[in-house]
Amino acid sequence: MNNRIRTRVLLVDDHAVVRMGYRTLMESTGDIEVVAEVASGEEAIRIFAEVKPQVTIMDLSLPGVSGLEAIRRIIAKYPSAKILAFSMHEDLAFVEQALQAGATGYVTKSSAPTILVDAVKTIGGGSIYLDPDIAQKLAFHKTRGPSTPMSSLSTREFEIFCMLAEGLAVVDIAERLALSAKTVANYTTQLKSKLEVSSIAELTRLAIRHGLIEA
Amino acid sequence: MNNRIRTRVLLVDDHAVVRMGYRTLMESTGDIEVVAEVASGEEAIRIFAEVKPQVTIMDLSLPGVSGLEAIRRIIAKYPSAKILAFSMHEDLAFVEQALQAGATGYVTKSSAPTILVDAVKTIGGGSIYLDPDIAQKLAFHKTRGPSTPMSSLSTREFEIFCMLAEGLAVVDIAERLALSAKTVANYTTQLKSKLEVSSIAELTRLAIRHGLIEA
DNA sequence: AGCCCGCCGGGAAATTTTCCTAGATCGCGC
DNA sequence: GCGCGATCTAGGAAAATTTCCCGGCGGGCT
Repeated sequence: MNNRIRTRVLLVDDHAVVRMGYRTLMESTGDIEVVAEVASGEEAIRIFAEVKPQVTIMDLSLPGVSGLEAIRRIIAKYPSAKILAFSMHEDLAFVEQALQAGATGYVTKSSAPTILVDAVKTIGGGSIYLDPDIAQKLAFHKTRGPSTPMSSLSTREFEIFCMLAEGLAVVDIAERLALSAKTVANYTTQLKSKLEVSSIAELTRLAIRHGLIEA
Repeated sequence: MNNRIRTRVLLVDDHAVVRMGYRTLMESTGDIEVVAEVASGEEAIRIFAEVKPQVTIMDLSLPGVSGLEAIRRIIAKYPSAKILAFSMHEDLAFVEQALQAGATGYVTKSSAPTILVDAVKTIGGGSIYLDPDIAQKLAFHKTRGPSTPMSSLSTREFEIFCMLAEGLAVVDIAERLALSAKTVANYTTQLKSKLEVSSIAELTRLAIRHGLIEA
């Protein structure tokens, strides 16, 4: 062990095995200390306020309050919080949404362990870190990519898009987001138009093709 | 360390962090030894032949050759292989598919660490292990429900099911099949009921999961 | 300030879904 | 042959949803 000050990290992921893997990885470096780990967005928001970690590692697919929403809430209260978005998908739509929400980094679960450690250190230092593969895709996309119809979606649109594709009814979505069912219904129509699909089934397949949800 | 013979395990998962978590977990028990870990179905098949592990922990969602396919191939060559299917989803269709493919156990990534260890030990001992939650669901379905919800569909139902999942509107389907729109609408309601879904999005995902249509 | 854009939702018409009912047909066993 | 059940078909009517159109509100940008 050493007596240097280590980076204090909060770990948010609903899978115990993943948390364990991350913890082992982080602590094997000696420079990083996992000071807390939680399994949901709600807990993340609460515990963040308690432990004030230097870096928060946030899984994006969480039950209940989504990871994206948790990032937004934390950033709203602590704008200087450093949050590393950590996701299964390499889909750019997610990357864009995460950065938009205030994440200061993005890595995938497929990334090499060294990448994950680097990311935490870089972010702890105040910089932004993107998985190299992702960064390249993003750069390519920004310059020449035929922007997928999905990157034009606003925060709300994207959120509702995912829920619709998962099979939630309009009223359920409205309740979860504390909106009027009318509003969600209107968004639904707007989404079909923006995404150029004419049915919910097509919308669902689009979401699956882009890795936003699983089949 | 001890000199007892430990259960030799092969780990298959495409996420390095998950593998690390699993390895840490397994080795902390002292009874289990991870002799190899690989990231794809192809490697799993090759390495299995080399190391002949007592137990293989197989993630079901792998790039390339799916976990299910890998299980089938391994079992085809080594019918007595013990394979623990390890997946994110609790969907029964997956459980059934995995067991059908020859898996001798099924746990989810959300399971408690103790469950995961138990599963490996039980399987190593020659028994079958199912995550308790899953086992209960499965038992319920076996006794009450049709084994696979889709096998109970009639010809017409199945036909309309596929078209709906592809994104066709009720009126389009009616026209293609030279039926009244009313009839197709009624079938749609009936399908949702038979397949136990409440939205077209879920119905679509069901069709994709079962390989009826492409995403 | 003025403007644009995203967000939120009401009104009302159009459309779809749902539930109930019922005739036609077909295969199957007695 | 004859009844029986399952399937296919579809209408009526009520219920629910979708769609289009509209307006207000707030935040950012010029």
